[in-house]
Formats: sequence, structure tokens, C-alpha cells
Amino acid sequence: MINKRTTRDHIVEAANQLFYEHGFEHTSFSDIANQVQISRGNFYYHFKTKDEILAAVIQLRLANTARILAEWEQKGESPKDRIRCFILILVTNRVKIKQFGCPVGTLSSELAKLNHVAQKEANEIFTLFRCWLRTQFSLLGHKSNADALAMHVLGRSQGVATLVNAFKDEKYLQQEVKQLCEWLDSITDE
Amino acid sequence: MINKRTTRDHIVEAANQLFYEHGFEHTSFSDIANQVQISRGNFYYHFKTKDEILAAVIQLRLANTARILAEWEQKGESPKDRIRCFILILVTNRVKIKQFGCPVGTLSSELAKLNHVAQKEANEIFTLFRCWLRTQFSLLGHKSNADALAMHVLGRSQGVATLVNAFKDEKYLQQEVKQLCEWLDSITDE
DNA sequence: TTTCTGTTAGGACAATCATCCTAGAGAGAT
DNA sequence: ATCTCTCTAGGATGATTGTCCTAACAGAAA
Repeated sequence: MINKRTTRDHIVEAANQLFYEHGFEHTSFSDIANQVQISRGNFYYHFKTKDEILAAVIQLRLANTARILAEWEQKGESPKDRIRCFILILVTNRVKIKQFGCPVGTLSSELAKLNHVAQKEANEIFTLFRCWLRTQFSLLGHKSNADALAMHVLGRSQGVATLVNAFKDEKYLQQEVKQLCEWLDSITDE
Repeated sequence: MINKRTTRDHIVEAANQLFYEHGFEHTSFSDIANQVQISRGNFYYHFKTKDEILAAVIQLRLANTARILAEWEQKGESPKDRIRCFILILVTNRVKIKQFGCPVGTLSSELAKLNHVAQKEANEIFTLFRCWLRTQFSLLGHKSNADALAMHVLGRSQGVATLVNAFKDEKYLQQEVKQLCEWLDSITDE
């Protein structure tokens, strides 16, 4: 029972990484099986279809995201600090973003093109960030337009991730992060 | 010669559309052949490999982009008007963006994940916009940071396109476009 | 007519894909 | 030892992929 869970976890973790680095469609059963060092037959025992793996990967990402947001909730003293934590993931994950873009945004747009059933679930990851940011902006006193501000920050991050991925320009990333932080300052202390 | 809409052109146009709507990898030879109503054999006469079609599609997009930028150059009276033209493509193409995202950004990130050889050529489309915007900001008197401003507008647009595609929220799009235009005003008249 | 050249159709090819199946290993219980 | 159950391995399946081949067609040139 314990052994089953670990193998399954290994599969989901490998799929999570490969879906991010090579895309959902460009990742095959064999790719994942090779990464985990198990046979394709064993693989099938744990997941009947590719969509099942995708669903599991999305669940994993949702859980990881929720965990990170909870951590920020504790770490950041003020709502402003917490929002800064969000902005700074661009810096923290810059190496991977340069190579593969934002995991949330790229999965979302890939599934949109495939017209995939899991599209909605994948976008829930966006929604987690959105709601969390909205809460922080509300706490900052921007109750009336908290959602718009949340979407704004989310969009700015997405844009930066896309262009950093295209141009591999770290200076641009730093510049935009700085600008975003300044924007955050400008709407908080008045 | 005058009305020379050759089979080859039809193929490239169909591929251009399908690559945008379903992605490069998820579009097969058969898909394109079906769309153009020709046989796969005829197809092969015009393009030996899938990468050749991709290269042709990118060339088509580069030409189309250059044409549009030239049009804006003539239509827009001031550099500011021209930059506004760029910002407003989000509104003009909002229906397609909602469904499939930005054609430039999504192709770029897909090819990045595939580690495709045509990655660089695809990013040239971004570069066309970037250089054109840079020129406009230079003409506006922002010579020293024209490139940063160009990248900023480009990034904001990309972010909006990604989130509109995910959330299908047209009100958010309108709001961000308005904000971008206001930002443009704020850095021009002082 | 015959010949040549550019174009088309349709099938063949090996490779790869997601999926499915069966045999068996290993451990624990009886 | 036998039985049972979870887990694993590896091959088979049929569909689809990108790629390639060859025969036939059309129109112009000879």
C-alpha cells in the first residue's frame, strides 16, 4: 500500500516536470515511464489514460500552490509584503521561466488550443492566485477594486514570463519586477 | 501571375490558421491537407517536412506583421496614435484571443518547449513589434529608455492576452486596455 | 502525334502513440 | 505449501504520425 503510493507519486512528479518542460502533448507515456524507471505496463496499472495523469498533475499543482500561498500568508507580515512575495517568484524561478515560461500560463494556453476537458481545472490554479491576491488587496483597503488589482498583477507577471521566455532577457525581468514593486508602493502609501 | 493564389499559398494559409488555433504539434499533415482539400501526396510535393511548413508560416506571419506595422505608420498621425494602434489590437482581435491567445506569444512558448530549431525565427515576430514600438517611443522623446518602454507595452499585452484566454473575461481586457492607454498618456504629455 | 514538365492523387512505409492484455514476482495470510 | 492480492514487466494492438514512392493527369512544346 505504501509502495503503491510512492510509485504513483513518482509518476505524478515526473509527469508534472515533463508537462512543464516539454508540454502536455509532447510528453508521452514512455517519456514519463523512462523518467521514473518503470515499465509502461506498470504505468498503466496506476493511470488508465493520459487525461488521468493530467488530472493528477493539476491536483498536485493546486495543492502545491495552496501550500505556497499559505506559506506566504505566514511569512509576509503585511498584505503588501505578501503581494511582494508573489511578484518575486519571477525572480526566484527566473532560470526555469527563461527556458519554459510560466507553468500555469503555458499549460493554460496549451489546453485551450487542444480544447481539452481539463482546461477548467487547470485554470483553477490561476484562480487560486487571483483570489489570494484579491484578499491581500482587500486587506490593503482596496475592497472595491481588489479583483481588478489582482488581475492586473497576475497579468503583468504573465506578460513578463512570456517575454523572458522569448528573449531570455534577465535585465528586462529585473526591471519589470522593480517597476511592479514601485507600482505596488504607489497604490498603498498615500 | 496576377491572381496567383497557388496551392502552396493555400497550404501556408491553412497551416497558419491551424497552427494558431490548435498549435503546431497538434496539427498534422492530414489536418492541413483536409482543410485545403488536397491529398497528402500533393502536400508532400510542396513541402518535404513539417518544419518547412512551419518556416513558411513564420515567413508569412513576418510579412503580415511588417505590412500591418507599415499601415499603422501611415494611418497614425503621431507616434502616440501609432502605439495606441498596437494596444488596440487586443480589442480588435479579442474574440480570437479569448479562444486561442496571442498567436505570437503562444507559438513562441510552444516552440520553446519543443526546443524547436525555428524558435529564433518565430521570435523575430516579437522583435518586429519591439523595434517598431521602440522607434515610436524614440520619436516621442524617450530615446534613452525607448526599448524598455517597448518591452513594457509588449509584455503588458502578452499578459492580458494570456489571462483573457484563461478567464474569457472581456471586461478585464477593456479595463487593462484603458489603463495602458492612460499609462501612455501619462508618459507623453508632461 | 509524341515528349516533356509541373502538378496531383493515393497508397506504402516505419516509427510512435495511447491503450490493453497477460504472465508472473513478491509478500502476507491461511 | 497453497492461496490471494498488490504491484510490475513487457509484449500486442490498432490508430495515427511524418515521410516517401510511384503512377497518372494536364498543358505546353516539339
